[in-house]
Amino acid sequence: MRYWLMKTEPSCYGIENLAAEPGRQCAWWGVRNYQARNFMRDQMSLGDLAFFYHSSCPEPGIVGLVEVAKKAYPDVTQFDPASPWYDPKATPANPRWLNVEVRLVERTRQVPLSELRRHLELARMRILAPGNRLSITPVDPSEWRFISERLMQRTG
DNA sequence: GCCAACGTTGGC
DNA sequence: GCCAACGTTGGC
Repeated sequence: MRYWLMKTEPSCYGIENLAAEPGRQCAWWGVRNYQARNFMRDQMSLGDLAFFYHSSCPEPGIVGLVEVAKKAYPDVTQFDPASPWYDPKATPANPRWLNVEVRLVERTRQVPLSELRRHLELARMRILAPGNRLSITPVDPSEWRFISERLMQRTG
């Protein structure tokens, strides 16, 4: 059982969208980075928990908790020539890109990036590193506890 | 297999 | 809109 942080741009697909899905579950398609893909393929298990993070928006930060509800399988958008996520080098016999499915556990109060930065306990988080671009990053259990038990419990 | 150029991400 | 970081591409 591992912990993760998964980034998304709310203007594209945010927690509102996930909350509106049947079963509050969706496929995490569109990942086109090998490191992030490998995390999904090799390390994500059913029941793993992840922070749901909004990026490229007025207030970037964590806005909810999700769990891995389905293990990695081929991302269908790579086979669709009409999709912006189409990959001409991928075939159903030889898929290149995978996605897991995630289910919304709960929306939380927003924990802004600026607040994460204020805590020395979180200084090693990948999301805080300069130039971080990975859309899926592992989170240490200690960091998970600090954020979920301490920061999210505050009222504002 | 090296590495420069280029493109993308994402906070500010 | 700027710019730093870093992944990818492609020539050699």
